[in-house]
Amino acid sequence: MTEEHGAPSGASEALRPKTRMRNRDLPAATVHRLARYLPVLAEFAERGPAIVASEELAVAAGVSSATLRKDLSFLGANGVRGVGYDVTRLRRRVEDVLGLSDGHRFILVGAANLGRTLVEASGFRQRGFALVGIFDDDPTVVGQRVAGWVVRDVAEVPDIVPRLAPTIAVLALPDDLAQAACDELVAADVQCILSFCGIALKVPPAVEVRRVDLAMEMQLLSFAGARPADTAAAAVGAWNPVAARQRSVVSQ
Amino acid sequence: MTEEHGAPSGASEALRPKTRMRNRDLPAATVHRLARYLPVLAEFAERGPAIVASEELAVAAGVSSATLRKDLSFLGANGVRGVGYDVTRLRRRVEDVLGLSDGHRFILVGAANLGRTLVEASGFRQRGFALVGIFDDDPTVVGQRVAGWVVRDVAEVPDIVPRLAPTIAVLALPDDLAQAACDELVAADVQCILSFCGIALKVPPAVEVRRVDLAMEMQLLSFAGARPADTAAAAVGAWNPVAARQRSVVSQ
DNA sequence: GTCTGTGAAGGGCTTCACAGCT
DNA sequence: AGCTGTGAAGCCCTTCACAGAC
Repeated sequence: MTEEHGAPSGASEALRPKTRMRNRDLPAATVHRLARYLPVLAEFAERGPAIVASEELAVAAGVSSATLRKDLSFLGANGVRGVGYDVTRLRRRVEDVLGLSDGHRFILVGAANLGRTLVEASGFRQRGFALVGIFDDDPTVVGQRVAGWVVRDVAEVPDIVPRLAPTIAVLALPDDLAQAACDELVAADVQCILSFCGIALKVPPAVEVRRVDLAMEMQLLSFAGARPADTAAAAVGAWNPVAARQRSVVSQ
Repeated sequence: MTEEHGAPSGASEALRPKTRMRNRDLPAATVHRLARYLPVLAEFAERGPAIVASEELAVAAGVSSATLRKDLSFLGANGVRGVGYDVTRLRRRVEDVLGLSDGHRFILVGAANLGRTLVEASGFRQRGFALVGIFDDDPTVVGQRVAGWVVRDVAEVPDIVPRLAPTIAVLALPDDLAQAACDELVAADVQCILSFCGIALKVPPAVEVRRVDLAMEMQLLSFAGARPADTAAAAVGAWNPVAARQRSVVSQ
């Protein structure tokens, strides 16, 4: 959201007052968009020409070409003036910057419907994220096999997680259990948490949390839907292939 | 952002150049946060005192009190100087502004695991969103009963959706089917779409799209995790209850 | 001529700090 | 004295427009 920021945040969102995103010196908004460029680059790598202009990439990603060029310029010179960008080279560069080159190990905490579906359906593996363990609080779920892993009890987090050494934890527990589990994860030295809870988790400053709140997304849409018909935009009429006005959770 | 920060992510994200969010004159960033204040207000309404100060609300929501006060000031005077905010009154006001007071009808397009889980597990109903129909592209799923509804074929969208008159569609189809279904929804006059696809949907300017891309969220975390240990933040050490640095999809 | 890379301009959002009400 | 509401300052980011490389 985005996050968004921008999308936003957004998804881009509120709380880190001004620190950017701590790596190098990339604007947070740029980091968000870099992640959005990746699937577009993958698409071009498969079907498109080897060299592509900023305008084409920008349209496909739904941003302006000026924004895209400036984003990429933060990573150094990646294109050739008068020509364009080498798709595969650029793709590698973006993956590098986002820290995706080394692969990532993650655990799932909360193996009920939501958590189970998330890890099974979201193409994590195909994007280089390896599931290395599953935990749950519910005794009827603990011991079951999910996505190839035996579900362990959350109480075992302190013993097991340090050995698994995941860089990311996906947290999909009910709201009232989330903070306690989060504390365990933090104590076990997990640095990044992707949370699907409805509450804001309290964490030390060194831990990065991203929250995906689906009901909140609906509420934001609700606001857009309640708008007064926006005659100006409607007058523009037909089809805008630039896909203006899309947001990422965290913004579309 | 998400997010948004944005992107939000959030979101708060990229594409609408400067139009704000079209309703009244609220900054997009403020709308995002208003949605985040709601669960906090609900919590206070149940357990807290009837009157609460901006600082308390801000800490619970993970923003600065100045930001919260300015956000609320966009809605007019909602508090009492020297005293604080009336929780239930404020809550109603925020729900009003977000267009949540009337209730919303939504349809699900894509009834495979992900879509099914989303509508069942995300507390939509308890937040005032009523599911009024389900569609899918897969012949083996069409005709099945999901969440109390018989799944209809996506081809029937043009016939059925106008009668259902949903304000929102939740789109959880595979990427390669998403754009076609999206076009049908737009033709059927759906104004708001919550998309779980990996691609950016092309829509006319009058249609609002929010995208939740779970793998992208992981990638953003990956960037945060790759940071150079951030000694400054680590030195701060212990526990920051202000929960600094959380993001919403779109940003946490 | 084409398209990238980038200083500069402009705008939106956050933060500050305080005036004003209770 | 306490806390809200808000101008003003400052920051970050997007957009513009063009210089520079091919």
